[in-house]
Amino acid sequence: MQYKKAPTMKDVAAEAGVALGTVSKVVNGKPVGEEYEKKVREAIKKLGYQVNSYAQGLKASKTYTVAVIVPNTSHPYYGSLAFYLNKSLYERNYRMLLCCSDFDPGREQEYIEMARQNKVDGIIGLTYNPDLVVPDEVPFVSIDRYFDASVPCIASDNFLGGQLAAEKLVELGCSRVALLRQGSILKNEPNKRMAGFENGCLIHDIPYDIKMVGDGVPVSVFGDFLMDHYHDGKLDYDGIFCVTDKLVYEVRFMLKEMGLRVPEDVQLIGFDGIRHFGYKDYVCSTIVQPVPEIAEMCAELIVQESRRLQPQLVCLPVTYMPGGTTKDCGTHCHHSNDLTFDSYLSPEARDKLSKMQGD
Amino acid sequence: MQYKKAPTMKDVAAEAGVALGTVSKVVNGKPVGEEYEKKVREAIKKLGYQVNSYAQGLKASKTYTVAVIVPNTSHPYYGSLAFYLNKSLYERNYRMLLCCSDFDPGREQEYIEMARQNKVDGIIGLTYNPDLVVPDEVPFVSIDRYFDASVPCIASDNFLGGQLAAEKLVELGCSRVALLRQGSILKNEPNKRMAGFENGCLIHDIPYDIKMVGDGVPVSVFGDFLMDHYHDGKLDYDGIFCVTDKLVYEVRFMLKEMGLRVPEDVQLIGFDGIRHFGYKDYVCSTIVQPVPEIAEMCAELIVQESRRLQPQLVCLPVTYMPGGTTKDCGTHCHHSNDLTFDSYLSPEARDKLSKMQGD
DNA sequence: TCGCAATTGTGAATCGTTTCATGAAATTAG
DNA sequence: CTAATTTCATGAAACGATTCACAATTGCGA
Repeated sequence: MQYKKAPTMKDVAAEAGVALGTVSKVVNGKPVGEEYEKKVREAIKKLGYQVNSYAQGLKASKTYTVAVIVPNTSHPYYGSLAFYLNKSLYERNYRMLLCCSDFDPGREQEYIEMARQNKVDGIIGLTYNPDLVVPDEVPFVSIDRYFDASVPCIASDNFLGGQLAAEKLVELGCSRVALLRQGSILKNEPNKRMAGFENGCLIHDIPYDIKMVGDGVPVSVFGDFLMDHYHDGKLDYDGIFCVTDKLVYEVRFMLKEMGLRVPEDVQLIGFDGIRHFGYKDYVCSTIVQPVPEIAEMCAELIVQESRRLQPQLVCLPVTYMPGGTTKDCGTHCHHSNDLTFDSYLSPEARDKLSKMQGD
Repeated sequence: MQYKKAPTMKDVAAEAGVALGTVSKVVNGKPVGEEYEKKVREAIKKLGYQVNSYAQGLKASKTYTVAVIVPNTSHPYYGSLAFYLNKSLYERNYRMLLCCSDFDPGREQEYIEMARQNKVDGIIGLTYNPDLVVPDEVPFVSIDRYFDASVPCIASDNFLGGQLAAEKLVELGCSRVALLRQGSILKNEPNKRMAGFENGCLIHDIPYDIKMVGDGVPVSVFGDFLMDHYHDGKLDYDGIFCVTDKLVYEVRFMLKEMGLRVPEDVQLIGFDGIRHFGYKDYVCSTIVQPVPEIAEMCAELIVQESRRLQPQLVCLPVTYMPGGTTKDCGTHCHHSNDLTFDSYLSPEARDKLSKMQGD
């Protein structure tokens, strides 16, 4: 045997010359005679005793463990989500099982089964599998995707974020804008960025185009789209909202190859709030998702003893951050809470909006 | 009770009208009479039975769980490490407890205690705490940092990576180079990048300078350093090796502010192999760390039943990747295995090298 | 000094699984 | 047809911590 066996409570009890129950009380901070406590503490230190979470978990059917399902922590949005979830759970004295699905629907489901076997106290999942079966015996909180009223969903305020992007482009002097979207076909929260953007454009009565493609489609289609709107060295758009920062990055390259300058000729706004190396400096002008707050909310919903908080959908406020792809670099950010949403709604915007919501 | 209690083996046994042991055998794929197996499987399906890993873990004192300690998954290197470790462990049927220390030495130690309580089968740690106490009752594998002969350490071949960077800069026509380093004071593996770089410069008999600062020092000191070597619109160096991609990113901005072009005036090579959004396109010309291979090696060492593999230090080969910060953009990569290390050693390099190693 | 109440340590039972000694049934050999 | 042998379901014991009914001790008043 290379690694020696860990001592148990029984060993401690024997060493200290007290009963099992007494050791248990000391370990759990319950009142115990002074002498006894001292003897037990000494025995614990001498043997290097540590409680066995597995025995605890079995007895109490409470494991202080939460499974977190995200696609791939190599991507900075998911990586940062994982980090802040870990932090929020750690602060509540919970451990975190990391489950990277790598966008594989089967693995998302497998991880849920695994989590059930592991008797986790909850599951937090950012998932894509359209047929995902969420367990009914364990609290589940979904990020960025709404299932039904029984499953709380936490997300950024994607609608307002989209609107904010439109408003900003207008404020920056754009006169014709476009939205580029590459993403899941699934009806998930980030899709609302489109509706929000559209609403913003309607409010300000500015012409806009939308180019959307599914997830598997290569980004080069956006290059084709841009070329279609490129005449005599000029692009039809002077402002583009890309629904992810990643897309901004790709589009910037395309524009460069077309001989267009960013932000002089075309201004770009992204979404996510990715930072270089996770520390500072945004990759581009962007709508920043409140990742730490999303994580806090998820952790709190899972951990709560009462099960009293059962929101259906929580949209957390986003922030516009000027980066290098708009002309306002160096100015201040703009918080979505500062938008006075209702007053902005023009009658025709309201009309269009209600049609969209009925859809 | 909001969430219903999960059925146990006993329930399945009762439902199927067989003994407990029979259910256990079926669940664990041990031979059992045909009829019995059928009855049990039906009962399992009917009740939606799932084994309780906590009861298993208690009985077998084997939990199929590994704790992974990294500083912060928001940073793409650690995020990608976490992803590939998760993948390698998943393929071996192990679960992964994520422990982000956020560079807090205390938390690194706390997480090790937590892992012991959780009776993990092993710990994989990328740690910085100089006084870290690694447990002797559980397999521990260290990434990027050597403790002693009893703790396996997995890392990139940092020495050869540094040398490769020097060689590349020479090959790219540089005549005077510098190394910039911001990093842990700790004697860890990445520090060998310096020695490797120095060796490369000595081999090719090219003048070089080294500017190194500790971890807390602001990067602006590199700006000061560069300014000190900036005369009449010209920099003393036409090639700089930054020991991390992050540093390349910062230095590139500084050079831009000084009116210098990259790669025309100064060529930069980084280290890590960070990709934008985790998918493709390197941030800069760089020495790529073999993250998937590091993860595989760690997982294999932890999981092995035999405990026969007990390497002290494993250095995995790195690859040079041209990005946008050198003049060879678009050419092929260069694998460190292709370096014929020994034949390169000039007598004076060998001399200098032996002095360094004696240090 | 006796008796009752309050306090506090004790250890058996329990959680859900695995293992293994037991014995019943089936098979084969004689 | 019996005896020897193999096969295989059975269920009690064990893993380590928690709980709780119980016992032992102490304190206090009469």
